[in-house]
Amino acid sequence: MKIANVIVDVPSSSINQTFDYLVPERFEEVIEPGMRVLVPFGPRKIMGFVAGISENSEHEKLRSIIECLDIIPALTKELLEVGKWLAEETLCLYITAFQAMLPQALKSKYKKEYIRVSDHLETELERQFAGRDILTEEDLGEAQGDLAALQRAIRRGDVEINYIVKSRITKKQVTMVERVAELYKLEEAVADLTKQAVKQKEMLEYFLENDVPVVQSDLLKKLDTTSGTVKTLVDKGLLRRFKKEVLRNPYDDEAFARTVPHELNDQQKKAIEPINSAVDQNLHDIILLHGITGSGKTEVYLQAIEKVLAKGEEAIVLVPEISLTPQMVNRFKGRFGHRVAVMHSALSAGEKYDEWRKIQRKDVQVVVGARSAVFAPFENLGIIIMDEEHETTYKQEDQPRYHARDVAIHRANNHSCPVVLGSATPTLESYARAKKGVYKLAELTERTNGKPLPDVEIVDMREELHAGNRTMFSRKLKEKMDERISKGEQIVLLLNRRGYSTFVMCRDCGHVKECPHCDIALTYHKNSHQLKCHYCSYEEPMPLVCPECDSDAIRYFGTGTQRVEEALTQLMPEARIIRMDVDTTRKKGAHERLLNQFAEGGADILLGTQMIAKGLDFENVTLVGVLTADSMLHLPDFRSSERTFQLLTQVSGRAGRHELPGEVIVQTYTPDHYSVELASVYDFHGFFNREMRMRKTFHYPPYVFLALMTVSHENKIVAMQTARQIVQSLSGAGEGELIVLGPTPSPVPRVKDRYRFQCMVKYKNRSIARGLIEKAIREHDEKVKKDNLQIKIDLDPYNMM
DNA sequence: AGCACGCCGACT
DNA sequence: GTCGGCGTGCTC
Repeated sequence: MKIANVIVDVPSSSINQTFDYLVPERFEEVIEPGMRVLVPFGPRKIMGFVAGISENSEHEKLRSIIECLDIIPALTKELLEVGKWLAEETLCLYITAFQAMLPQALKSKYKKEYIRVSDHLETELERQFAGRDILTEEDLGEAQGDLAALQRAIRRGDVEINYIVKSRITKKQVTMVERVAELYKLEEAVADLTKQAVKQKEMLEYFLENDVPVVQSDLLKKLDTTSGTVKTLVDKGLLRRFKKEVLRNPYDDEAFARTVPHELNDQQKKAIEPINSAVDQNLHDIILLHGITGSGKTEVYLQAIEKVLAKGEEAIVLVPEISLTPQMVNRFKGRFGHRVAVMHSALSAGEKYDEWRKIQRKDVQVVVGARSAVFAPFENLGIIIMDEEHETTYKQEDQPRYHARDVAIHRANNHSCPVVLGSATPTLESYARAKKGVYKLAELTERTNGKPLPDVEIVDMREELHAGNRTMFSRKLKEKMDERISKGEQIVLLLNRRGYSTFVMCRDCGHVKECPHCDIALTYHKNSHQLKCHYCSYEEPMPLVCPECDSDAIRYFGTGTQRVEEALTQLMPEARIIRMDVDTTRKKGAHERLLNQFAEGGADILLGTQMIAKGLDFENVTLVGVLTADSMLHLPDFRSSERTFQLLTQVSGRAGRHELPGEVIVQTYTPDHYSVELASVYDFHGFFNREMRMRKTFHYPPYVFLALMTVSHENKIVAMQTARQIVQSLSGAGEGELIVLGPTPSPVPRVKDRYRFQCMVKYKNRSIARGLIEKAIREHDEKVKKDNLQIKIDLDPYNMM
């Protein structure tokens, strides 16, 4: 008898192990590790993943698998291993790791229904059932009072519970039309039709010429008619309608003009060499491709992938979500056409599932996608490429807290294939590894168009203030903008919003509106005229008077894009502005629409947040303005200089990519900060050396690894004391392996009415530290389970909040 | 997690 | 006495 070792869908640390189940005879031939199965668990029915198959079990009375939910295992053998590794690496549950690797649509939904088995129920219940034999949870509604009667009936055995597991998969179907009658019947019918029945005649003629099933909507469009025509002919027994399942294709492959490989320049040829040789020899090399903006990194990727495909292997291309723009997708679809699947968050759950299915069915060999595409179920990986390697969106902020780069490297090792990390501004971690020879370094220092990088001018905003300019636009920037508009050229304005928010303050008493559940100022949203909390989504209307002093001088502060837009309109009424931020791009396709509008010259100025700094390429943009270069420099984050440098470098590359020369104006209150200064002269190496000294002095990555531990509880004292105990047991452990800092209140000390304390752990040996940390939190398992205490571990954190 | 079981106070 | 509250422990 076969026994399946199953990881069940119960996210709890006490369930974080395999459970053994008998495999019924009818599944013995089918069952494979990686499959999703339905199993009994206590009184319930739940989903689980088969993690392994064995011949015997330590447990005596095993229950049987109810159902196999997959024909092809959802997780390949390799991904099953990746999942286990991921769980251990990030200290998350196995089930959490497995779920994260699959499209949302494969997650199960659980429902209950109540079945009457007795003719005699209490009158209350009898009314609930109202003659039906089955009561769903929705039927029960808000009538909570009767839950007790239901429970009694269940105990007595008059009512039984049925646990239902539902799949979220929705298959898309299309209506097809085909001929059913003999061809001569169709000809007869055409002859018999009256003169008025033009449309019927046309349709029959169509089928006489094209005797294949056709998608109804296409047919109707082609013949310019309605489904009534089809219906009539179906009723006459000439045609037939049927449903066919289709895989959604969010991208119309035909719409992409095919592109051919460009001849690489000498630098590109040199850069692709280590990649190609790793591909040829199946080496697990990690190549850091450091190339300035416009140096042709993408073409290098494309040609490397071409080589991989020629070998019959597959490729994963990771790009940050925000640069997954149509421009980027075009390049891959244009080169590889239908061999490419695209995965990003704007797709519906169904569309994502279908793209995933294309990979699983080997319909495609290339996937271009955001973070989670690193789990694409390819089995013959030949290369993994990560573009804009420094982007923080590669780190998942909730469990499992993985970094796509680490997963990429692990998977590439499994497949013995190379990883290419590309960036104009690599992370210090990666560049340091490249310098040490752990990674191979390839550099592109020239732009493919031969044009120099745009000149960057730093404007000291303190001087503007002294000169009496209180607006957020320096005189220099205003002058340059006027000039561009008169010439009909375009401008990109970046508002570096991180570190700012539009909070509400009373001008009389200084009272700031805060969230009642979190220690953070509420954010003002203009379109809904509401104050919202970004941590717990609490909402309230904007007050008319100050709740503290009744003054009506309550205003919102901060530099939101909306405010900038208003100020800009006042300053330059003639300028046409497109604003891009979370508010204007929330709707599906809005992002694309706004960018197209700008590209077609529909506006003079594109104003936006970080999202406009990436990968955009507009011919007519000759001026880039950064309104507040240093706004994140003062955040409590050791990476703030690095982030500032990266952002400034990225955005500067947006200007003058084509014939017209570009120019960049950077406004700042700290013009002599090295990250601003060195970004303005594109001195990556200078910045790297400077910042590395800083990191060494203060013991930060890449000299050490970090772990951020956050303890939270509704009682402040409990939270603090537990944090203290953890710090104590960690400091004592491991013979100086760990440096433990804290505990301190988190930057946001209270969220959702829970007090939060954090401590930082620095270490050099990952696996030793992981073990010690795990051991230290295990000591508090009891409190976590019984007292609603939370301990959150973020290994290699990117977000200190 | 989610469910049953079991031990305690409050009330028809 | 019975009902329903919640604390405790288990799920192959």
